[in-house]
Amino acid sequence: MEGAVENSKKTRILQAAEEVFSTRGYIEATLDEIIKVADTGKGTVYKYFGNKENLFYTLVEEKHTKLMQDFWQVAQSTTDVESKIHTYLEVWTRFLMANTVLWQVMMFEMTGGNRGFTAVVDEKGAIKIKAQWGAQPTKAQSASMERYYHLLKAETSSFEYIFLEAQSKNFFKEGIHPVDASRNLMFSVAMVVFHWRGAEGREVEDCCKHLHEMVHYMLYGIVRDQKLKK
Amino acid sequence: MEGAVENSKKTRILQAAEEVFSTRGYIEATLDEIIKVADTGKGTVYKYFGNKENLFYTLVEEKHTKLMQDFWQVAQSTTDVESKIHTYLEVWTRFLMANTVLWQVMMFEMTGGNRGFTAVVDEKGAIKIKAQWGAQPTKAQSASMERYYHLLKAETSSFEYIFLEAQSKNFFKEGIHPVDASRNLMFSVAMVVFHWRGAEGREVEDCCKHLHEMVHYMLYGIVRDQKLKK
Amino acid sequence: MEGAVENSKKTRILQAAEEVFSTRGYIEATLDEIIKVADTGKGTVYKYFGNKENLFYTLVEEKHTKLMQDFWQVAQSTTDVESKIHTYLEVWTRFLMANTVLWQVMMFEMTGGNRGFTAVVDEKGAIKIKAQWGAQPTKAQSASMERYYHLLKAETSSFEYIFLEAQSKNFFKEGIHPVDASRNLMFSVAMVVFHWRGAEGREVEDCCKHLHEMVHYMLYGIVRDQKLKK
Amino acid sequence: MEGAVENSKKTRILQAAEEVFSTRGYIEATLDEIIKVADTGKGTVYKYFGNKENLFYTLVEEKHTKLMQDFWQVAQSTTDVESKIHTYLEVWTRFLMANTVLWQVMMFEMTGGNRGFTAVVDEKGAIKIKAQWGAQPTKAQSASMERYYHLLKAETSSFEYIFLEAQSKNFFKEGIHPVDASRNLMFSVAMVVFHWRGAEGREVEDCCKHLHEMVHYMLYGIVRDQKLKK
DNA sequence: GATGAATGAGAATTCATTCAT
DNA sequence: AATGAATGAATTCTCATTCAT
Repeated sequence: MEGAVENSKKTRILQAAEEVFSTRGYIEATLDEIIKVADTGKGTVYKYFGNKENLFYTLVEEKHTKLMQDFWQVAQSTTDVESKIHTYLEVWTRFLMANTVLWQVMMFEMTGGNRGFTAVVDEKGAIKIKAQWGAQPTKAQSASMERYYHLLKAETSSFEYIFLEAQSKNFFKEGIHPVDASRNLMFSVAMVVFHWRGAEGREVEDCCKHLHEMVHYMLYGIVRDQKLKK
Repeated sequence: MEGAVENSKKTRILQAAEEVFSTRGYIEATLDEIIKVADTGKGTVYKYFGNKENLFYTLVEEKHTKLMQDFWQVAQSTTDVESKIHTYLEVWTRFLMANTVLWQVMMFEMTGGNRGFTAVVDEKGAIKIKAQWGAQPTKAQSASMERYYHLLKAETSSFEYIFLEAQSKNFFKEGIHPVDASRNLMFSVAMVVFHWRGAEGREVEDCCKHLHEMVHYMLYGIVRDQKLKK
Repeated sequence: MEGAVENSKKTRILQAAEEVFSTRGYIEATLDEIIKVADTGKGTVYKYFGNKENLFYTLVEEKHTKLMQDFWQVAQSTTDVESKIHTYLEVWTRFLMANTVLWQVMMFEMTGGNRGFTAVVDEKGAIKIKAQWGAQPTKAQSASMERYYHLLKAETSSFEYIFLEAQSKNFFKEGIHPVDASRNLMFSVAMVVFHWRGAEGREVEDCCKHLHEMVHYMLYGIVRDQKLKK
Repeated sequence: MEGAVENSKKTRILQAAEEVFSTRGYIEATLDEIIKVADTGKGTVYKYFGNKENLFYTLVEEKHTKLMQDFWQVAQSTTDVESKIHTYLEVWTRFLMANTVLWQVMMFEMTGGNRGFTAVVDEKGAIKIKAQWGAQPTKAQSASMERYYHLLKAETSSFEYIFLEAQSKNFFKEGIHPVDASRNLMFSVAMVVFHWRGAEGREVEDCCKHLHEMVHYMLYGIVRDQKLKK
């Protein structure tokens, strides 16, 4: 019974956080608004989530987990490679359309990209945060940012998997680097989605259609007279 | 002499602003730090720039103006279309490498993208700011955000110009929408640059080389067996 | 218990505000001093009162409410008209002696009187703020100023009520305009009180005695040989 | 020549100061606006007037001097006492209508009335500033405030002179204190003028007519059945 | 366990005054 | 003599976090 109550509190806070972070972004969102929407007390939020940043992370992680399930389902399906790519990116597109602000915030604010911090991957694949200029991040900052990089890395990794499969099936031209190409494609799609609404205010289905075209042209090129590279 | 002194104060503030905004992003940057770096008084900043937002805008606009000169020079050069596209995107890439944080901030923080605001272009081409959810932006917010959209629009417009020229020369496949395609390509490049450093910490020349490859594949596709669409 | 504690914080702030506003006036009063006197934090003030202006208004309104109770009690008493006028103005006098600075501030600073703003009463009795010269007040300024005019209007209205009653009993000479006359009398008394202390530093009882005489002479004139007007 | 130039600068600054102080009040007026209107430099203002407060005082004193000339002319004229009183108060009324904000500011802001300071007149007639509560004014504050009290005292003194003359001619009832009565009358008129525009937006001539009536009733009373006091 | 009153460090902005030219 | 660029103390307001009940 108690557990249920706690749980429902936690859920209510998470829902409220989604609403408010998606409306205001991370920095402009205030705990005051979140607890008002959640109809709870400030102490409760701190009890369950520790601080504002961790509340945001918990929210993002939850959505990330669902997204990853969808991603792996596509990656492991048995359809042909081209369909897989399209399906995968459609999942990605729909997800970003539904979570535009949340993922923008994650990719730009929380990863410290716009604070001059950078993630470097060491030889063991571990992620470390370094400052490009100025003071090095504190341990706490590093730890916080690393979490978001791990999420992004997981998201791109499952797409890499598809590209590696495609490569092994000789689907790509000579010289294509599947890790780079897959990541570039995902980021490109993300950026287009982020600016899609902004640009024209069109709807989800339109956006998907648009993205499918874009992906098609990324696969097959936009130039009429195809030639061999170099 | 006087001119030089005045100028040097203004310039010093602008340089300090670049340093601090590039280290902290817009919101986390404080006037206190900027004046400390510029070794000046707070009043001086307000005399020259009016407020924090305008200081940021002035900084961005200055860089934008130089960028646009480079852009138009490429757009109006007489080389073949493919070289133009590559050159243009190399200019774009180098610019973003040098101004990563500033342009991230402009594209996400200042345009309100991560606060649920959106720009819609009306029939006359005028830019209006609308809220996707929640309260509409105030007049002052709108006016501020419109300025940044105008810069971005100018930046994409000169690339559109190249794509329209390419289309008229039958360079593209049937069905390519040059406005969408050019914008998508610019945004894709931007996103890859934004996450380039973050991902691996490689250097400018590497990034350019990487981007040229990426652009090539976007033009000619990554798939081995080219087929006609549909 | 909780209620008492809450209450005591709010009350302490209000008391501190009264002390500081009465010592410094509105503009020269600082939140820093108020919180120091109240021995509280800045956030507490803003939680309860929203901003400085609203803190002042709350303070004034509280005193106004008590004053109005006293006023209506006098206005509705059954004594003869002349006593009523004296009693009413004595209440007014004692109130102003106790709240000199607060009511000066309200009548001159907060109503914008010394910034060239003016209240005009439209045909429906609604109060609108207009600039006599220069820029019109902003909506926020107007709204703020209107509140104080409403208080003043309420204060003069109950005196008008007495004067209308007096007129209906034929107490006044032909040609007396009860609304003007009552308001003039109240304002005259206010001005004399405002400069009473300043002029001589005498005490409340002296002031009351002085005012009663003044009121007597305003009713019956100071000229020895009474004649009919014109 | 030089003198002429200086002088014209001084005059221009004073005119600008009148315009700005009358539009914004003392505190909201800024030197920046004044020098812009005067089309001069900030240093010039400080050279001639030393500081903002002294600029205000100089302006007020200049107007005061002219007013005093008009006052003494009336006081020393040979018409009957009643006309003198009316003429005197008409001069006062017209002056206040023309200088509403300036005199409000002087009477309320600059005399420190709304900062809890008070002027006491010692046995020798000298004016001293005392705090009613809180810290005593600094020497500089005292000196500054005393100047304004002297102006006000001079303004009421010439009216006292008329009242003393009237008393000596047996114009007033027994028991009238000419100093109090004259001062009360002047302050009453001032207060009515200050709130005249605010109340109804009527014009100068209306206001004069209204004031004459009010003065008449103050002399002869508003009560129909005149009786002897007590 | 849940609450929300209280806090105060920190941020943007203003403006009278100074002083080198 | 005249200027106006430079200053920084002072002010209002915000909001994440704490902790007593």
